[in-house]
Amino acid sequence: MGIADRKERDKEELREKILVAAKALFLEKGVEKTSIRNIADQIEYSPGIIYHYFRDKNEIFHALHQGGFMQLMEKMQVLRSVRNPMERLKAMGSIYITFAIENPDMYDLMFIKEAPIDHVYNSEHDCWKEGGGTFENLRMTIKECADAGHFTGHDLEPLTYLIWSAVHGLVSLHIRKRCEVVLPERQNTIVREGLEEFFKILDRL
Amino acid sequence: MGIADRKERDKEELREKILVAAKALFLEKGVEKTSIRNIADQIEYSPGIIYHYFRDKNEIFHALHQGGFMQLMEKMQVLRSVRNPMERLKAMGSIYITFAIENPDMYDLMFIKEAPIDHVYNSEHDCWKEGGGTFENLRMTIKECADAGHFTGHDLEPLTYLIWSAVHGLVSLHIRKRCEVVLPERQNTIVREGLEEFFKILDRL
DNA sequence: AAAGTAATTAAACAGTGTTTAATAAAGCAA
DNA sequence: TTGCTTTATTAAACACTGTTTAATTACTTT
Repeated sequence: MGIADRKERDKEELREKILVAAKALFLEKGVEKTSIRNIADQIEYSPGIIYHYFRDKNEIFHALHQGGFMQLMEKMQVLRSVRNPMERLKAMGSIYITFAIENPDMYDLMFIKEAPIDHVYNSEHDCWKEGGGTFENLRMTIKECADAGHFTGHDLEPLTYLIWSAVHGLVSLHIRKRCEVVLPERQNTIVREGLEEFFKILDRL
Repeated sequence: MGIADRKERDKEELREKILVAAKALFLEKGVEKTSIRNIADQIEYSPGIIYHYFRDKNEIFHALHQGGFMQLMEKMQVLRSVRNPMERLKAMGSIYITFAIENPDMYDLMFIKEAPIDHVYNSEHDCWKEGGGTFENLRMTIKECADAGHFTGHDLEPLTYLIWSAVHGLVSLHIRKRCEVVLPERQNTIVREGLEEFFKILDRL
């Protein structure tokens, strides 16, 4: 059925247009301030049409959130060439932070905002598989570090969570503008400097 | 002028009523889903009156956010009896996390939400003095630790930021429901367990 | 060409934060 | 007490929001 195929393609095309428009607006004004009508204006369709392609606003931004994880996992690919697990762990942190600083709004959507995860949590019942994938990578790397003699005396599961927390904390405080409390002359570099201190600590474990 | 005084008191009274109603609703439904009309209904006044006491919705929740810091600083008072700076540092983390877990919505407002801090940032130009105070406490304690021989080879300002980040990360990932990635049987305790791992690390620095 | 199906829209609903002009209440001077 | 001024309060409107409905247009199949 060639016609059905073409219709499918057309439908996919408009879905993609909505996503592109939504992403552009969202990176410009943020999720909250991007309205369905804004998106509809951008693609020159009526607002109602969006509900034929997405159940609600949440689903749109959940789709973008998935794209963000693609992007992050892409950047993590270079780690495959790093044999030393401790070096790999540090490089993961570095890539993670670079991604967050370069794409603060996307990071916000992926790891800070509450909206899209609630959606995942309610509709599909596999708990946030995008996040689960990246966490599994971290878990494996840390396991390798432990096998290589690091992290003795530590419980690996909460340690993994702590390491993620530390890096997430560094960037999320910055993104949500809680950095004004640090010395003014260091505010611009505090995230990277904090990561450096973290590396010094990891090197001793 | 007794009359002016009484009027001032009356005015303060309604302001307080608004705040109490706003806090109750906010703890029940969250900031976003608490509307000006909800608050007005609760206090049995018209919505418009609120704008005679607060410039906008942000200012209401900024006032509550201040109350949260009072509460947190109150809990921190027990630290004054802890002489050993390293013990005090760890106790700070423990209190911080307990506060966050017991008052997740308040913590959210204080350290995760973007709204009220933007308000502070724009209107009054002293950068988030509530947060600044607690950070200063942390900075001083860490300085004391350094003077006692800990944290050699570390730059204290970014280290302070890192330590705050680690603890903030632990609780904020939990509050924003990114914990489903950890092993299911440990999700309920992962924050405290993560803190335990952090303590093990601190003990070696 | 007629019928049926899918895509698209206009309009409405119930809600939001905020501003406006009008009203009610209170205090003050004569 | 009267009139005047100031303050507190409200009703109504404005310009939005996400979402649903029924109606309309476009397209495919018979």
